Amino acid sequence: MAARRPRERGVTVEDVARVAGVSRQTISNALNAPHRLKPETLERVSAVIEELGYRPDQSARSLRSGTRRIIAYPAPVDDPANPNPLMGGFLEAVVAASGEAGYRVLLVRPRPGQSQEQALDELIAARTVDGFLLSDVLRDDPRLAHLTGAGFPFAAFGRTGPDQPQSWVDVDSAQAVIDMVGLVAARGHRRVAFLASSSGLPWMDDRRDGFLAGVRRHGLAGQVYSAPGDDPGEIVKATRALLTGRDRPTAIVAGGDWLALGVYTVARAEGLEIGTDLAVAAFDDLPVTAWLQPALTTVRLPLDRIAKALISRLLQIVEDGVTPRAGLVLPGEPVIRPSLGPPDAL
Amino acid sequence: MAARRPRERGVTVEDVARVAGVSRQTISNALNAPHRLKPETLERVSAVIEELGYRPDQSARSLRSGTRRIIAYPAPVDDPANPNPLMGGFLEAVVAASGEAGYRVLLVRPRPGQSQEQALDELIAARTVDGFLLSDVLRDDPRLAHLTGAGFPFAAFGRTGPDQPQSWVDVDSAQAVIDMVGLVAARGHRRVAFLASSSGLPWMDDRRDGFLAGVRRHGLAGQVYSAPGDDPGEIVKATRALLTGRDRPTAIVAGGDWLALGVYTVARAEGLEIGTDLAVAAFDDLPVTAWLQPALTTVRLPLDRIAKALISRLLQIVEDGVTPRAGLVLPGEPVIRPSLGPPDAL
DNA sequence: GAAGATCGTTTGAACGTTCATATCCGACGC
DNA sequence: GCGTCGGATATGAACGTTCAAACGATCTTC
Repeated sequence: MAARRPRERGVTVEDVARVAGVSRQTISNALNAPHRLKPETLERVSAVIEELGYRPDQSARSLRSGTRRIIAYPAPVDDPANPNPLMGGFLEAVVAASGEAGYRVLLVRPRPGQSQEQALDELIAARTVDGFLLSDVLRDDPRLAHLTGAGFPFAAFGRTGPDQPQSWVDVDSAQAVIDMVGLVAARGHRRVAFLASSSGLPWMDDRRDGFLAGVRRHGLAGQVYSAPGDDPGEIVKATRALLTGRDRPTAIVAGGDWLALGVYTVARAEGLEIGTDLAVAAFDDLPVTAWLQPALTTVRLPLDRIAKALISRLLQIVEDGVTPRAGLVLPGEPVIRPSLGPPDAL
Repeated sequence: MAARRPRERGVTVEDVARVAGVSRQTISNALNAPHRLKPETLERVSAVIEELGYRPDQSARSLRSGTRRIIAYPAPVDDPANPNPLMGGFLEAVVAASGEAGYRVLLVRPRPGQSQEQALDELIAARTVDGFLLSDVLRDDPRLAHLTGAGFPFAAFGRTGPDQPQSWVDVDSAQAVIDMVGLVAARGHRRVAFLASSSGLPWMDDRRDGFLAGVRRHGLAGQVYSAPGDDPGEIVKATRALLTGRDRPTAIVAGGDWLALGVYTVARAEGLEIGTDLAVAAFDDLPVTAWLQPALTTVRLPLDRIAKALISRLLQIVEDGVTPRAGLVLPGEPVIRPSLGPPDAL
């Protein structure tokens, strides 16, 4: 085993100060409070900084200032049977949004045998991060309670409890589905079904509630079917029951694009033509659906806006100590495609 | 704007030392070199550490010791038209593997207007991370040259150049495709085609080369078709040309599951039954393919093993200064499913 | 023209840890 | 009984930065 190679020493503030002929603190100010410097000094110092390629040592800066410029994102455990659409697009958006604010994203997950809360505590106690960004927030999510108890900054994609910081952002799933049901009703459909998967997930519940509100408002006959799980077999089974029973619905609103894949599969097997025999709408706008024929009507999550809002709220807590007074609800973006059928379908 | 809230002071090494009735260094040793303590001291100290919930401040530790316990992973830019299968599974595996080694993963990406190399330099200069984990490595990837030039530790999923550290891990794509062609040949197929997408990507080239080697070895008639891009329209167009031309192949090896989706789409439109009229094999084992009927034969990437090997190699460089003498090639795992047809197909 | 206010810059200290070295203490050899 | 060794613990210094306060110079004010 070779020896650990010698510690490479980088450019320090002293080096820059010496070359620029000013003091340490002036260098520090040039970076952190440039308005305090005389313009000509700033220019000279900046040139030297640039020339030497100086960047403040992140550890030293953190140690002294108490700010880490790092946000932790507990990665949701990705079930291969139900790939989380967020994992791709949302994470991207979060990294981009925090990058623009000068923060970086630390991806964390509990070690084997460690609870979620313990993992959070470890990061808090070691003062590794400034705050947490949570997604896939459940009702009464223990992580929220834990962070609230610890008084540690966080922002959540998904609603928090009434006695918790309202630093959340969520999509108005219910309204989006209500609107979708409206479009379905406008196309003359009377018997409509909602296809859900493993319930208990707040967003699925919201979407289902939106459906129920929608059918009530439009006076439609609406039924809810739930697949017991997320894998294709179970979804197909539930969908088949839905499409082969008595009073087959003429339109299906799926709780997610993943479920819509099941509808396409069963419809094809049953000889039903989507867009004419059966209107289909879903939620999420997963990239895979680009393959579906006819193209799937769905609701796109404004992931960029969500990420920006979350980061903005989190940093307001971290940097200014200001906790938002209310959550932020963003609209889903309906994407109308042929699966819904033409406006004058029936 | 409310005032920044008062700096919360955590438990420090001094606090623990006072309570345990020993010195600072003994606490430090209890965590970093427990063998140096008398067993009874260790036990007593550990109890106090536990009781007070002490964790060394990460910044202070890093500043003094020079090790950050953070690995940077430049997130590949995810093209929605071609969702990167790695983004999900690979990232997960990387986080898990580095977590077990006591490291965390920092997700980075260039700020707008910043080059990839500049983003790396920033992290190096600010001493934010101990090393880099790269994926989606291109031939002559500028990041490799840059890190090699800087002498900074990295490990790469994908081969590096001959004059660069051999700290890479890769999948033996060529061999996996050769084997797949062998299976196809064993089923009696003589006219076989390879479906590729936008070339220039090393893994796609490897897979194509494997195909060519396979058809040569088995004396088959093999042709290569390339879709100009990765979006469904282009893939479908290329696939249709392939399946409607003269001397239609009886088997298709796709360079990726994403491309196989096109084959299924076109085959259905053309009335070809997959598994009987047409054998199909692909690569990647994406979760979506669980929906395909008949199930898709493919090659699974051993993401867990890859991630473990990469982390292990990277940490050997970081911690011991040992650079691997040669790259590591791992086999792909063939997953035989009905799309290939029965063993005695033709 | 002296006292104060303002601006730009410098200085000493502190953040919390680990490194390098020193000290203590009992065991051992002769 | 004295020196030596070695294991266990303690002490001073250092990592590189920013904070808090001080400083000197210039500008106001009456």
